[in-house]
Amino acid sequence: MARAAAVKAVSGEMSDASDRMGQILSESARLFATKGYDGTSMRDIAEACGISKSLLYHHFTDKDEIYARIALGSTQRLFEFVEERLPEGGTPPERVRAFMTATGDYFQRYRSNWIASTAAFWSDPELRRHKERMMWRDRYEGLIRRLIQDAINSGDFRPVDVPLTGRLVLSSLNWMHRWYRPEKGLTPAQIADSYYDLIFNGLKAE
Amino acid sequence: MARAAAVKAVSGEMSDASDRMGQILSESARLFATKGYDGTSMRDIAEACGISKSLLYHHFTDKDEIYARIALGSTQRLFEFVEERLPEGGTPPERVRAFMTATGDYFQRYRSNWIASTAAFWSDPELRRHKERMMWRDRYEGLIRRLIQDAINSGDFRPVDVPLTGRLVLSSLNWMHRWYRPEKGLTPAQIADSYYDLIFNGLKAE
DNA sequence: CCTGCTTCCGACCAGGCGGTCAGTGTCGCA
DNA sequence: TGCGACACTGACCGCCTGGTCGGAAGCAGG
Repeated sequence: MARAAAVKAVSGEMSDASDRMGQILSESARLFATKGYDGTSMRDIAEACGISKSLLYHHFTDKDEIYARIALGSTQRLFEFVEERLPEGGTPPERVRAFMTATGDYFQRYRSNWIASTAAFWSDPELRRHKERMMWRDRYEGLIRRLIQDAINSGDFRPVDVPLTGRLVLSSLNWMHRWYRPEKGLTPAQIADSYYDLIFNGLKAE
Repeated sequence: MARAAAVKAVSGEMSDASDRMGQILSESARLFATKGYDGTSMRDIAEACGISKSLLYHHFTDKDEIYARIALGSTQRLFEFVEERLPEGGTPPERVRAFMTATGDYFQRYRSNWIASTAAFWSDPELRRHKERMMWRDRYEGLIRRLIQDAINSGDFRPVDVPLTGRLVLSSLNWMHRWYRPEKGLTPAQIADSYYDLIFNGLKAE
């Protein structure tokens, strides 16, 4: 069976698409990343690959398997990618830093796969139109930037990059819904408070 | 027309659902948050409300308008909610901290709306099964925790909460795809590096 | 009683969906 | 030359989707 032959082609995106499975995974990742999982039909994928829809089912059992292959491959590769970039001899902080920059690197190289596997959803209405809504988003983001700028002006914060710091703050808060479970542990406000402590005081000892 | 009468019922979730529109918005937010936008059909919404599908179209022009109302309402309310919780007389850092905890509070109170409007997509396959994939996720998250723990043990980091700090790091990286545009600015690795600087050194002056 | 408005329903529609199947062409190998 | 394995196709299926439509209840004012 063809599927066994292409175990190595977990990826997409990096593959040169010489083989069908690699091409299918690559195009699928691109489509999932731009249009979401539900927004991408098997017809879309087939068309993007220049093949018939039936052929997709020759290589994969169903749509979900294509997605699973992308998501799994992306996650696994992320781990390996990051791990092999940790400096053996470095100090612990250097290694934390390397973890972060390697993840950034990975994100850049395998952007479609990354987005497909961390957000293969956000679905059309999230990105389409809604100017009015963006106005509020912008005001919200503008607010945190202004607060940070104030804290810099007052001498309480060191002169950090304001937009980036704002994004760090919003990222920590926005991502909470992905792991937070209301049943147990701290309340969201307590978590936010802890984040503030971490960001304000930093990790550095003494 | 009924729509005009219920302009105030932007919300859902908070509304006691005495009126139809509030009920529809509330149930929709709950469904969008759990099953995603595409995964929620108009029939689902109607059934959850105990009404006919046609009635939905009496109150809203289409599915997208329901979503837009939820998302807009949620975003707008977030801004107002946070803004009115900023202490007038506080120091700038206190106000930054208040911004964050207020956002956490908001998240908790309007969880469905929040999730629906920031992630109304992640779609079924993201949460369903994929044990194997989770294994890699866990190893990846385990890795950053171990690195942080090492840095604490070595005395480079102060003794912070390891899981929470790991989540802060991953949040900053995972959320990047929502605002990063490859055309301009820093590379993702540079951004990650800047994040490291912020988190390691903190915001506190001198 | 009638009239008119609003709320509400059941039946219906075209279209797109994921998935199937019978079959065709093309290889490598005996 | 024949044959099996494989890559591949187009027509097709049942289902579910978002959305429409004609009309039925309930209630107002006259």
